[in-house]
Amino acid sequence: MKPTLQAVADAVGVSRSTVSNAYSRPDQLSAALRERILDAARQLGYPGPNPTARSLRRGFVGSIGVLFTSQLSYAFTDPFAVRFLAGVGEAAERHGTSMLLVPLPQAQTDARRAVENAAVDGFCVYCVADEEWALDVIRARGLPYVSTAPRDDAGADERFVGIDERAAAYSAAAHVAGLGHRRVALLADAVLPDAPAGPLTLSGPQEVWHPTTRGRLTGFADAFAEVGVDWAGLTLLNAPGNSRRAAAAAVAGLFDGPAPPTAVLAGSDVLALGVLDVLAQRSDGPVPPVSVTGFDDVPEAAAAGLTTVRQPAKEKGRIAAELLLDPPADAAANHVLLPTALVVRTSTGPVPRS
Amino acid sequence: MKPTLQAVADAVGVSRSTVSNAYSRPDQLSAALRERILDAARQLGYPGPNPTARSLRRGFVGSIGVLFTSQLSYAFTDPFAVRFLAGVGEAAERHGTSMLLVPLPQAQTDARRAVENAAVDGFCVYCVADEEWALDVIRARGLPYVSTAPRDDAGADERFVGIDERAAAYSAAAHVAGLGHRRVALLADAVLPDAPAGPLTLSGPQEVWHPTTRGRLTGFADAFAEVGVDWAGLTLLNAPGNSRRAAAAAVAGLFDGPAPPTAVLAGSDVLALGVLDVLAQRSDGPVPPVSVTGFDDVPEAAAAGLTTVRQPAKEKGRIAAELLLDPPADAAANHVLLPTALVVRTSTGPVPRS
DNA sequence: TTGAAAGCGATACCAC
DNA sequence: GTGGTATCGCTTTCAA
Repeated sequence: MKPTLQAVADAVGVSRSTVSNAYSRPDQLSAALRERILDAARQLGYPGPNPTARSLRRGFVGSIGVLFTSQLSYAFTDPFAVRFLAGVGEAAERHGTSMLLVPLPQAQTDARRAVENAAVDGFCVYCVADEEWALDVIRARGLPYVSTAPRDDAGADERFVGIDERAAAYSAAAHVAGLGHRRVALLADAVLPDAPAGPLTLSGPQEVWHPTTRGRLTGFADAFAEVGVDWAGLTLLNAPGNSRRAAAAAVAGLFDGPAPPTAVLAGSDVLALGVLDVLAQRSDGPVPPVSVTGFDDVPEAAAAGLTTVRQPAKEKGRIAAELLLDPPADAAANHVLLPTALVVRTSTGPVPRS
Repeated sequence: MKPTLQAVADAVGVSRSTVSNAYSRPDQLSAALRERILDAARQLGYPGPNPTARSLRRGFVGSIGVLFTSQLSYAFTDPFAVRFLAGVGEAAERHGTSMLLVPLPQAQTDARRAVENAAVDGFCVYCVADEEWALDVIRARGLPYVSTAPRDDAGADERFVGIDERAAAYSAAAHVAGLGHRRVALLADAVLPDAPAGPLTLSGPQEVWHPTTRGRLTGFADAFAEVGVDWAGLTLLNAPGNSRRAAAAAVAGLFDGPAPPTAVLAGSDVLALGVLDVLAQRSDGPVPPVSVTGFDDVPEAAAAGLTTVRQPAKEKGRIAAELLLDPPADAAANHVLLPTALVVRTSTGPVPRS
């Protein structure tokens, strides 16, 4: 039998309250008594108050949850997600709070259960594609949360940290349009749930499933509409899973037709790098005939010479956690929009003459 | 006031037990009653049983803790740690268990407290340098744990997953020795606690503080002893923090003396890459005159052409978590030694004639 | 300063 | 199949 607080109390000959105070409110008893109690505890092998019991009684846990749409291992594989987590970790560390990473099972019911059962004081909701059900559970539990994906029906008081997805994407597309490109493919993750890798037809970007992807594709479309290329004139490609492999699968055969695109705008760097992989394998010479842009500016992007939109990943995580851990009194400050910047490298260039 | 299980029971006109059963043991009541209860719960906005209360009563939490020596943000910055975490995540996911990342404050007392207060069912102890105190707390709490660093006093029954550090390091050093190198520097993290970046004098590798580092340096030393270079003939460099920057600081001025080393053996890829950074800045021509080896074979190593010792990072994490989540009945199977392999790339070559 | 008593919110055993 | 009842281990007024 593991010793409990009671056992320590009995050993010393004081009440439970006093032992409790020895741990949690040292100022409530004499230093000498406290020492006696701590000594007895050591002797008995009492490891201090049981965290679960303490949490129950106190009403808070001392940890925040991070929710991912996809596999937990994805969180550690995707460079953007990793930097986001680094930011959350930094803030958590400063506050002496732990981070709970909650895996969401495939089955909706189980996933719900997972959110219901997480012992946390609040959630950072990272890019949950169809996050409404999760937010419902969190709200029902009365827990605070911070979301990082734009939501149409977000209340004004909802804590949020993110970027202007549309404007950011627009900047990349405008750059490419300015270089003269008109035959363009858009490549993104989670365009529609469960759609396979490859071309997809949608009547407009507003039909895109994932809100982040929707925002970015809207920005791309807007920029090309301004130079006379409407939505129907753009090739839309779905790359489920946001991996290099998915990107490669999505663009398979893309460049083999009679009038292949001269540029590919990707919704993430990982996807863009996948496209560069494919292009490199075609060994089309030193100057790539296809311009490619990414999104995020992950560390790998620089080495690959990828033109991309930079967003402060770690900062995003840090602010998300801080918004959760000590929310600003000012309501407006609970909605943080981070700056982005177009980073032009070598993966984009003028349309090759043919 | 948030609704409790009691409230639902009252609303439906049944006892608490029945409501509890509706959630946790559906087979204990009629489907119809269960539906009625769940409906009432929905109506009242009852989010399901409180996780903390449930954990207290049931005696387990449903999450495992991961302990890091250093900053939590380090865990997400170091490529090896990230892959380790990915492995833990994979196993956790499969078991429907959450992962709790526990930041350890600088102050010993606070760090102890953090381990005492973590609401988990067990710990993966990742490379805690001076981990004895942490293991003490964990044992006092009666929790299972898996360690990944070799420990001299590890009981035979202690769960462990790791590699033969000495033998792995030996293979790299033997390779370099075989190439003819005799003036060699050894570069490692945590050689001594709190030692600054740069040269260090120790009477032998057994004095090294961190057990992992100790194992690796011993392997390096052994290989060179065999070709007639004893410990005193090797230059030992400390690079606290295991970062590229630390490596750069540690090797500052190293190559400017009259008889600079022709090879640097690093205790990790990150450090080795830092050395390559420094060498690249010296722009000593296309064929580097200094051979460099790393350890781990992180993704970045391949691109850099780094000769290194590969160890299965993700596997290590996965197995650590599995050892924790369902330990094999066979005691011997609780001690897992993973294979390593020397990966020779372009960063090592014969000693340049001078 | 110290201690007695009342929960925190749920689960599980055991009768009915 | 259902409902009492004890209990999980601790914190926290409040009175002594």
